[in-house]
Amino acid sequence: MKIGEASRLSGCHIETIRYYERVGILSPTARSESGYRCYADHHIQQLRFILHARELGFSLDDIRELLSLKEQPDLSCQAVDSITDKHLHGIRNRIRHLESLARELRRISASCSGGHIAECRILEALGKH
Amino acid sequence: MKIGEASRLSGCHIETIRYYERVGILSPTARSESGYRCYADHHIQQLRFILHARELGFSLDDIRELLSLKEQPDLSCQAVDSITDKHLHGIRNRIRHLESLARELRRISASCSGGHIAECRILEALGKH
DNA sequence: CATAAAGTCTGTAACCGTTACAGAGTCAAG
DNA sequence: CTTGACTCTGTAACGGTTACAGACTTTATG
Repeated sequence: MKIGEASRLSGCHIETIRYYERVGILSPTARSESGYRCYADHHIQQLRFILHARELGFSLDDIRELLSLKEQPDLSCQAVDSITDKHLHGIRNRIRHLESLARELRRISASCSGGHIAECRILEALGKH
Repeated sequence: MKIGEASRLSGCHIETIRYYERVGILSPTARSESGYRCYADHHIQQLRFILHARELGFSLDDIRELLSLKEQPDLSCQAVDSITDKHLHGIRNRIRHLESLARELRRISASCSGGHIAECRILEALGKH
């Protein structure tokens, strides 16, 4: 099948599919006589895998590694677990960070009593640090 | 003062300071005879403001607008409030998003019983969607 | 069968916010 | 005078796409 159908079946944008191939995330495709990329079922599987992993926030490097692990059925799950755990840790850190930002923003924002810029506590708070 | 001292006083990297000037966030500086940038106190104030706002996750566009509002003391605080609120909303959305990612990751991760790649539930879960 | 429309190709640049580097010039201390 | 620290400009890299332009191919319609 051609890239348009691959896009429809996988849910990935056409440009993104070509990009994944270019950076070596997606297996290379065969080409038709006129140079069109030809996709097989396993490409669709890969694209869905990539899409879902991206939706979960995995980096393309992580995904590259997960896909390569997938090719080695006899290996232990451990490497997969470790990538997943590291990612989960990263997410928890980001949540904590954002929560502390939100706290400070709320604090700063609450100090505003709605006057003029000249007495604006928000701008004042942003200035000093 | 020259850029090195401005960097020390403000906490911004030298390259970042030049970048801020280039993209019009930081007021342009005077130049010495030899072409060195000359910073005054108000540049340091601006840089600290920018740094703090960046640490709170404001975009450079937001910061540009906050800085320009700062120049108009007679205006109402409302525009400042609105930028802050919008930003806080964005942060809350990102937190919610990350929390849902973390939930799904935990679920997927918990399904792993520690065997071989061939039976790996994590990879399986990532594939189907 | 001609033509129009839709699809695909490559290559390049934009987005955001830096950071890093190369190669040149300037300044202060020893 | 030389060394070293500093600064300058311009350019490219990072991640992960997305959006073109300009050329080509395939498919549908008249």
